[in-house]
Amino acid sequence: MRLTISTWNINSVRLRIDLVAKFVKAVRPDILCLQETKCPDDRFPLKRLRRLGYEHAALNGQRGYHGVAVLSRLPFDHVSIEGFGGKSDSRHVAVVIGERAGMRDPLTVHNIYVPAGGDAPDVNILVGDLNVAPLEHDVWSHRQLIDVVSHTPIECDRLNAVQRAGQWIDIMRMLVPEPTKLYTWWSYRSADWAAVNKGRRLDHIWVAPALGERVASMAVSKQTRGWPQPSDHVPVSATLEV
DNA sequence: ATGGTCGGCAACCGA
Repeated sequence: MRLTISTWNINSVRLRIDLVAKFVKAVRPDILCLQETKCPDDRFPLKRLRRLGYEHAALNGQRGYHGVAVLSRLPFDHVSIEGFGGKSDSRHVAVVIGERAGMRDPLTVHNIYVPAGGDAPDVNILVGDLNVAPLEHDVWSHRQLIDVVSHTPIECDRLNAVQRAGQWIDIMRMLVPEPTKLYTWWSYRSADWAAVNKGRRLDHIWVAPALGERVASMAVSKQTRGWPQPSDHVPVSATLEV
């Protein structure tokens, strides 16, 4: 079974629902993980997503800020939500795709918006906007961003430590190793973002060790940054043989 | 060295 998972910090799902539609028609992910939906659950555009083929939704939204959602063509066995740092911010939602979807082995997908403070056992995939670009070539200038939040040594060291502790495989860097530059975010404050290309790799897809050899492909949908009224983040997608 | 731009929601906060 081929499974495509996409992650995208959409920066308001209601404002950019047409861009979501355009993206899913092109990439056709089975599972779409969104961050910064900025949308209470009772106002989430579920009908539109259902028409696009996503009948299943796991929402953790709030008014005004943050918010994550998993949209899926496949049913969930289980949905869970964790809080981080003792706050009620909507920054995490996890789903299990298993028996009900006809999966041989259940797959847990964690959709996260912020650094995860630690690793959790029995998880398979971790995706989302972690807001850290941990490697030298995850930013346009390692030297100029060394004091800028998202690329400071303490952030990079700790994110790399979480990755090592959980033996997570960073599939973007598995398939596109350093020193190739790899970005998923370009600031709104740069007028000519493509030409200037001062990007950062803030969005990630990590898989558990056993899934490393199941990864068939990975893609960064950079073109969405050039669409009208874009998110400042672009989608990252991975296809797994599960 | 500094300011530059967004979105939500109604004066700034968060990014």
